[in-house]
Amino acid sequence: MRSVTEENYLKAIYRLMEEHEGLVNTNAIAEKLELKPSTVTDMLKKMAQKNLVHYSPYKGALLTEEGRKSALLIIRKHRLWEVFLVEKLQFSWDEVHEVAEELEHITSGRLINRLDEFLGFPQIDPHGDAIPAANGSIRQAKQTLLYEMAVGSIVQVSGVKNTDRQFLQHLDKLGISLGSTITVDGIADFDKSMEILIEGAPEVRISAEVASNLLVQKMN
Amino acid sequence: MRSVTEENYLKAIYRLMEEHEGLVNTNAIAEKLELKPSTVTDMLKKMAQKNLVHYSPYKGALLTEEGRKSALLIIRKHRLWEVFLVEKLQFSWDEVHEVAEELEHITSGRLINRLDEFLGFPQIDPHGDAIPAANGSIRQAKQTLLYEMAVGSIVQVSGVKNTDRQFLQHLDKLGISLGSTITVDGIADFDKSMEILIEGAPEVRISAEVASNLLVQKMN
DNA sequence: AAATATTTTTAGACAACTCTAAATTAACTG
DNA sequence: CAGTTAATTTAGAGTTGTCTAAAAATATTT
Repeated sequence: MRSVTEENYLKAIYRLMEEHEGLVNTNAIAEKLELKPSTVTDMLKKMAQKNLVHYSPYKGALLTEEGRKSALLIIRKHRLWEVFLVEKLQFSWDEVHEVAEELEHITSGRLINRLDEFLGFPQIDPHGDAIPAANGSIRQAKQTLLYEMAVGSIVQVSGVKNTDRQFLQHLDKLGISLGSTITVDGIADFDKSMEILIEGAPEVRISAEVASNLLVQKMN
Repeated sequence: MRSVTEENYLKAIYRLMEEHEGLVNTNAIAEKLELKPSTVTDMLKKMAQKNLVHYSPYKGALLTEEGRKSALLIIRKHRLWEVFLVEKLQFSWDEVHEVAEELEHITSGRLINRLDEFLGFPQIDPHGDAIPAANGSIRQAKQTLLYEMAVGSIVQVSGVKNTDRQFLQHLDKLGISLGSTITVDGIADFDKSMEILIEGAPEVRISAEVASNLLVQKMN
């Protein structure tokens, strides 16, 4: 049985592997988990012994196949619980993360599969992230940052890169949610802020900061 | 924040206080939690310092008012999750306990109150036990053991004293569930086994063992 | 390439929770 | 009530996961 601690390491390493190619370094893990690097070194050695990570001292770590499977299962649980919280318990998308951080460590496999069924086998969580299947497969739709889009583009919001409460609440205030259709009407040379139209509502201006945290898909 | 360990001690002590009046002894706690008595002694000292229990060495322990409140909150969570598992995820009543043992430690107060609402503010869990209210109040309906009833009594099953998987599955096999109406048709002098009628089904015989683990309410 | 800076690891320690073995206190028994 | 038994506590130790401070390895800069 994996400890909650191990599960958190697995998840962190998985996320870091997604972010950049190649080995994940000790400091990055330490930062993500808010731990000291020396603590992480210790843990990596233990996890290497358990065959959860490949670890080369001074170089970095990678998940083994077993580690990757475990990480995906945790992410599956996390995202399914988020869907539950939003759809069934009326939580808003900025409130679910912390609670799901706890729920994801509940071990029962039966529970999570029944929950999946109860929710109607959702494909994405409230932030637009794909939910891994029970067998560990995950379909990653290619997404672009709104920031990369040219004037005139029409896109659909498919996810957020940042899930901090503050950012999500800001999106709510702007009237942007998952699935919103956005037309890019202008980009300021000065600060790259964007004038956008959100489904016929009055035009608003968003900062480059916002645009570079919004994942979108081009509409045909 | 209370640790999972502390929460388990609180719950165990609460249960033991319900079972017999007066001080709860170290050995009883150790047995319930499957720990060694020396471990329990250590923990009781720590919990006394945190004002969760009153503890007199060599005598025993009692919950403080604060400890009692915490214990009731944990029990509230446990029972609400059990209802969720049975009503929404189609678990059977013998499967829910272990999973609820994990879920009861999820901290979010918001979560549990919304879950309560989602479930329609249930009053009892799948084993007939009362669910404490958010403010910590618990209404304990007076219940009797079927074992105590005389021939000719007509009663309604209101709970089980034992929630082990084996016992619950045996009840399923006998056709006994929460709310079943039972008529006591005979009691054998030899072994106190009972002949009973369950809602018009053919008469069955149950052992004293079964009868002394079934909580019932007399019908008028 | 040598010097400096950064990253990572090692060494030693601590808190929480558990154990075994031995000592102590309380309870029972003849 | 003295002796024995049972319950409880104390003492010392182990595991997991964390830390700080110092040492070692790697990377960067001039």
